[in-house]
Amino acid sequence: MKKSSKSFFERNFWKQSTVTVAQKLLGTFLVHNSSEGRTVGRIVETEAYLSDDPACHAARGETPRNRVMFGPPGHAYIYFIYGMYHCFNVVTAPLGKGEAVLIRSLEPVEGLELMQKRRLSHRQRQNQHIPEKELCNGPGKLVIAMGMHRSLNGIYLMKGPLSLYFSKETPSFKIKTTTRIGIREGADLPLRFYIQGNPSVSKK
DNA sequence: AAACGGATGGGCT
DNA sequence: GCCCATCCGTTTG
Repeated sequence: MKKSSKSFFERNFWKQSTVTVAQKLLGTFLVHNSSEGRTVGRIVETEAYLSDDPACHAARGETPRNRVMFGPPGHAYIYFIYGMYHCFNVVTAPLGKGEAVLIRSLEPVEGLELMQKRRLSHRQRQNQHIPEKELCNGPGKLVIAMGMHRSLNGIYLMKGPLSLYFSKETPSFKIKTTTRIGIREGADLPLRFYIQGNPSVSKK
């Protein structure tokens, strides 16, 4: 049996606080290799969900749905919302705490035609063109464009079909901080982060 | 340009 | 039965 060891970087990245991870995920690349093809997006907008935060799914304890939030960090938490969409999160906290980072938008990098095809097939008017900056500028949209589905819930994101790739260079962008979008409770907390000036961000 | 409401179904009290 | 970490087409000013 082969010994699997995580890199120094990998081991330490996931030890950081959820807010720090939410900020440091900005600029990293999300890659999905599916049977349809390969799509790549650069993360440009995130939100942190904390264990003592009323908006967090894990705030009221473990249930079948939020189970993977209580597992080890670096895994995918994908859940079904509004009867039609899914949201993709990265589990962050140390084992048992129940925290995650919602990925809210990506800048399309590779496989734009496939993204276009997938997005259009989920719409009524299909003979239109979706502008590049609107392909992945929302949590539901990016899940469709990247071809993710619930079967990826719980997978580890550092190897396998859905993976994160960190840039070696120090980021040159500015991070903007705001309140989170689409929630009722905890609406005043400054836990949304995005790359300032990036056209793929969902909302200013 | 902004505001509004319908679609649509699982999760939880 | 109500709530939702959304999106889109339509209506309104």
